[in-house]
Amino acid sequence: MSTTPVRLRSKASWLVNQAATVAHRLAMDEFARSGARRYHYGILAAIDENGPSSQATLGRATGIDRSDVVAVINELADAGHVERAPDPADGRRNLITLTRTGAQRLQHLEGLVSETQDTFLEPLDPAEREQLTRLLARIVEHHHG
Amino acid sequence: MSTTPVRLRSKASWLVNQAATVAHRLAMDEFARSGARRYHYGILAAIDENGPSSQATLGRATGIDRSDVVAVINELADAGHVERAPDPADGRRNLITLTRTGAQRLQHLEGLVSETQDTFLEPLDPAEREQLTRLLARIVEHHHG
DNA sequence: CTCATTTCAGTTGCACTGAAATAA
DNA sequence: CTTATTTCAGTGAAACTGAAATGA
Repeated sequence: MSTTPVRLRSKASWLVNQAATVAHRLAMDEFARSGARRYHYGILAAIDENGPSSQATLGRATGIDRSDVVAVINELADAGHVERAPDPADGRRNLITLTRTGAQRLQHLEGLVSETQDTFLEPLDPAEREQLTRLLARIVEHHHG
Repeated sequence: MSTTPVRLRSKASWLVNQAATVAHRLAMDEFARSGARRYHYGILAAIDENGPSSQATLGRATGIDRSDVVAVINELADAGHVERAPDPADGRRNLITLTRTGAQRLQHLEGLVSETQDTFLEPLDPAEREQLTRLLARIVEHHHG
């Protein structure tokens, strides 16, 4: 017998954690094959949508810690997907820009993410997916996402 | 400027991850004060609801890896919250039972979890909380809870 | 022999902290 | 002097893997 206790099954915080683990596993399986990590996608997407940004700004936009941003930018720069240049307007900052291969990389990762998204949300119809997304967005926003 | 990219904001798998991080932080803040870890609550709840169980069964019921169950039971046994005894019906198994102080411990942790639950779901009304719980439960169940 | 259970040792990505150096 | 940014070094819980020992 292996029944999940009601105390867990009925708690949104436990369910959200289990769901995140599922999503994490799905994404990792795809990303690992491409030699990428989940953070890469978020950082590339942020630069693409917001334009050249400082590392601190990228961290705030993606929810990634300042310290981890350094490592991610190192990896992306080594791979030639972004370029790190001092900000002429502020000597403390690095301006991170997307390279052409970085834009291609983003497009590639976008494809992987879309697939895992569909797999993750498989049991829900379009209206329910929308509903779930809205509810989660409100929680995340409320807690300062 | 620190705008979260639409590519992230619109993806359920990213949102569910952010929400899980929030829930994780809320729970940890409470649990750390009591010297507990999140796994403790799940294991205690599973024994309480399903009765004396083997470690493998507890792992399946809670989604905790067999290897981590060993460590959690070690900690709970050291604290006197559970007892580990060989299963007379199957020599491979340990039967894990809840002690009286373990039941009290569970009650204590239950209080902490309820608080964090309310904080976590604060922006949603009761119907929305129910909705979110149902949607997440279907996803988790679909992917083999 | 095959399969399940317990245990140990180790790995990895993730979230985070503290502190130093630098510059606004 | 205070604040913000980048960077480094390190911590810790969580999720997981592989293998060995034991017994159904």
